[in-house]
Amino acid sequence: MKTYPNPTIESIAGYVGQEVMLKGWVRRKRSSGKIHFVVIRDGTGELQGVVNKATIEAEHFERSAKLTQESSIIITGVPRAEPRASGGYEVDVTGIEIVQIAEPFPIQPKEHSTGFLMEHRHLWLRSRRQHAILRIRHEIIRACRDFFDDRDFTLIDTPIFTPNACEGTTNLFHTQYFDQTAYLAQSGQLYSEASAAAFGNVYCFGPTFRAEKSKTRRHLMEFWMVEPEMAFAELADAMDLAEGLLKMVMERVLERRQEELKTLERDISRLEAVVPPLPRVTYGEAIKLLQEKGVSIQFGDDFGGDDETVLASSFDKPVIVHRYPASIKAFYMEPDPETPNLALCMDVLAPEGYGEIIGGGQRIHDYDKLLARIKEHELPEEAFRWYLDLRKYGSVPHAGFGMGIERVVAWVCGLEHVRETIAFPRMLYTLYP
RNA sequence: UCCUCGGUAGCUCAGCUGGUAGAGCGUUCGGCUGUUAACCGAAUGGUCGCAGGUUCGAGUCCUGCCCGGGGAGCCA
Repeated sequence: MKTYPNPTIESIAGYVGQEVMLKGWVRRKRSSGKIHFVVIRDGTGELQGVVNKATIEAEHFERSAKLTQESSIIITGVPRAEPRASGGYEVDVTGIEIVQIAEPFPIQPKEHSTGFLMEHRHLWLRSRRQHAILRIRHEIIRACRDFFDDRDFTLIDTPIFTPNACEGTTNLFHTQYFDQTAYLAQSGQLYSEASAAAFGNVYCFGPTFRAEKSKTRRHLMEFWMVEPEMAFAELADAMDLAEGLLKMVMERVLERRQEELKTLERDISRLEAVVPPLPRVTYGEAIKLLQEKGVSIQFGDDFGGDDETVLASSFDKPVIVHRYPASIKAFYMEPDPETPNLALCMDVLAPEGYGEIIGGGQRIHDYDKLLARIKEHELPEEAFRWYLDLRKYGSVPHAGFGMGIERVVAWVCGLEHVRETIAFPRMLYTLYP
């Protein structure tokens, strides 16, 4: 039996004039009687195949007449440059093997409601747009891993089942863990702090879970975070690291995912503007800026979604806001030695209304100070015994942050909602598919 | 949890002051040798979200519930 090269559609340009084999699915089919146009996709791209009755065996021509949307096929054919084709290439089909004739596909090339598409998420993934988004997501994740790996950060994965909550349990998913209750992790940070004392610079990358009843374009119940933590580091180091990470992510996507950005009709210039240095403003300056713009907000208030949007739209790149009042931040934030009611923390707000994509800062490394905070917040001291231990044995200033992957993907892709940034989003009350 | 909009054919929707169900797309069949969400002709298609009420009569009006979209709050 004759064998053929089996290139991906993405790489078809290198096979012009050579008979090749392509394995994939029928995107759609058009017919003009004695000539069929079959668009095939293989996961890397799509290509129009021309099935001509005059030049192909009758049996194969009849097979192509039977093809339905999403039928799986293996074809042989000869690629050639074709200015009339959308990708610039076409393949003259010489043979068709049908793997399966698909039943009528629920998703048509037309408008569908969000509810219908979410119900068919497992099939929706095949669409050009979802394909582009998820490939960009992959590129972003790869950039994050490369960024930390290149800098010799050690990957230390943190647990999903945790024995107790950082603060309260109302926003956490809980489950039975034999004879005790376990909570699904809402962050790997506390464990990363332990890892940092063992390995220096570390990061974790995994899913996190929050049972908040948030039904907004920025929230998912299950989302992924990359969380670096550095020993012997302070707030400024965390800000520098965040800036470097965003730079790398943006460079990689612009370099390797041009096609996908084009599919999404993303305004590239908004992404190209993301070049360090990023603007850095204190919380106090941010409040003043909002007040000047007519927002009624006072020192001590946390930012609402609209406030973040107003603030971020004052800059053409992400803005780093640092030194929030300690009262509106987590218990473990190191106080600013110059103004102790401020915390040495920072948030990075993405432009164009995408909101907080990074949150982090310097952690309290003094035992007594941390214990006092745990008591102030009325947290169960016993549960934090191991965390307090870290402040007893060679405690050092340390800092880090968490970056929410879905919000970054939504921003880079210019999406209206984070539900499209992950293959199978877990949304409020919706667990299918 | 609150506010708001919606649920009618596989999908997207129309359906007037209450009178018994419509279109486009899809699918199937036929036609067409360059189609781009092809086009032309024919056929196919319904527990009007669920339950109760008003009425001679309810997709339409009323009540309750369920589900979904958008927003708010919540959100280290």
